[in-house]
Amino acid sequence: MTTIVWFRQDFRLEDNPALTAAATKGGIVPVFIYAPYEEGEWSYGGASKWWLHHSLENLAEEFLERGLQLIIRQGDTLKTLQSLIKETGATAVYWNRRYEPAILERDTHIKSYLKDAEIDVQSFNANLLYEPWTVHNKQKKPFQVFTPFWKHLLTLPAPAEPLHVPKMQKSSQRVESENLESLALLPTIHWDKGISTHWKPGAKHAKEVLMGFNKAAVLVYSEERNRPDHPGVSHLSPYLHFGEISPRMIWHAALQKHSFIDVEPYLRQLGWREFAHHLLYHFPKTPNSPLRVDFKKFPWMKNSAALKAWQKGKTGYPIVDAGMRQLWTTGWMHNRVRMVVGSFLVKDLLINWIEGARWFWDTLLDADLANNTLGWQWVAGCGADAAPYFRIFNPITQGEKFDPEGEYVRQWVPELAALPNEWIQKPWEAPSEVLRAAGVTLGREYPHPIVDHKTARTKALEAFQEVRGS
DNA sequence: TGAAATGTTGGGGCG
DNA sequence: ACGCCCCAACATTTC
Repeated sequence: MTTIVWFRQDFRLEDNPALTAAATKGGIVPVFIYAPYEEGEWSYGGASKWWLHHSLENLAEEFLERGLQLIIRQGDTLKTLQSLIKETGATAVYWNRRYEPAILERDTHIKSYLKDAEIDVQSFNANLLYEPWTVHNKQKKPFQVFTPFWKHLLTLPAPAEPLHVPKMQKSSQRVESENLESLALLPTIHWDKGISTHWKPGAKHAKEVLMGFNKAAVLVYSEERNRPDHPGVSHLSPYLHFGEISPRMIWHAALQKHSFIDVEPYLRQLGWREFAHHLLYHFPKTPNSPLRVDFKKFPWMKNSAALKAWQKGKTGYPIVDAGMRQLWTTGWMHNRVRMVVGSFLVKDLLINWIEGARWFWDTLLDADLANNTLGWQWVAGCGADAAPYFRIFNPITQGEKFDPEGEYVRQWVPELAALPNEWIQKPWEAPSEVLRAAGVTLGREYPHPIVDHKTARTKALEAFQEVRGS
């Protein structure tokens, strides 16, 4: 018998429950169907499309090495699956679950439709340590605070061991695949140069990155994670988003080599990822509206000039601009800096966090609806377990603390490279002869700060206090 | 996973 | 030697 394995965001052969289940039953037809309009309002951003292209390329190659062909199609998913069932004589369709609201709705529909047609339809958990509907507090309610959520996860049975790559048999029916290029996922203007020099998509590379990180860096993660000028984070987020590696693989790799206590700070980050997915599942409206309803009337500023300056990395605050340019150039930003630029957008510029979420969505290779939503609602203070309204990052202090030698700023804001450490996080305070010696004229090579942080902070406190008080 | 404002303490300069 | 002041360093409170 033949089973269609519908790939969506699980581009790996290892620890892939749908694939393994299908492989034990007979021939398989691995399929990817490109249907961007079915993703709803949060369809693939530009950077995500780039990764998706290369991810599919890699997956197709891994199948080819084993004598199988990844079938690529585009168009209405249900119709495509029905057509493939006809073409191949398949009697089953298996896939791994996704948790975005629009996707859950679509998949439920597809499942019931195919079941009515007597197809064996099964979905599996490949992308989370625990399913959202299985985790709740004593009142049977979803957790809304991270720490009790995390403590609770640690009382549950350990996540399942990752599955090996199954022995696979191709189906006897040959079916046509569209050309990967026909999906037009790559940019027509060549803005992806920086991205390709920094990233190698694909499950094989994911595993190399994991092994490299797990060797030693994972042990000093709690210190190094805050240093954008150091290489101390895992860089696994895009691989995780596209399912080129699974959280179970990361979890067990860490614990196989190290003690729990030594890797807890890193595993806790997988906990945040779980938390984000659980929140998205239980509060499906949060990508577009604040979880805390009192924030709906927050007096956000419409300021397209300031938004643009933020997006382009021209705010005049070096750590903010460095982060935004790293994002634009490489499709990724260090998490410490994500918090700093997020706080700056929301609290210094008083621009709606949704604008930030949208920009990140388009530019991040790891753009993930659950994580992105959690992050932005956290920084804006309107989400679950969010930063309190008065927590406002000082971009100068953050720069001095976490980029003390200014290396991160020098890398991404090269026009400031010649400034001494003392002034590199606050060039507008540098004596004019220092600026001159460094070849910097504010307003020419590098902008004046678009807001005064001290004033902006006071204004933010007033605005946020108003929301809070009512 | 914050930072500023305010409070407290103690050493040192100085009359 | 003493009281007084200044202020850095640290602690606590507040936003």
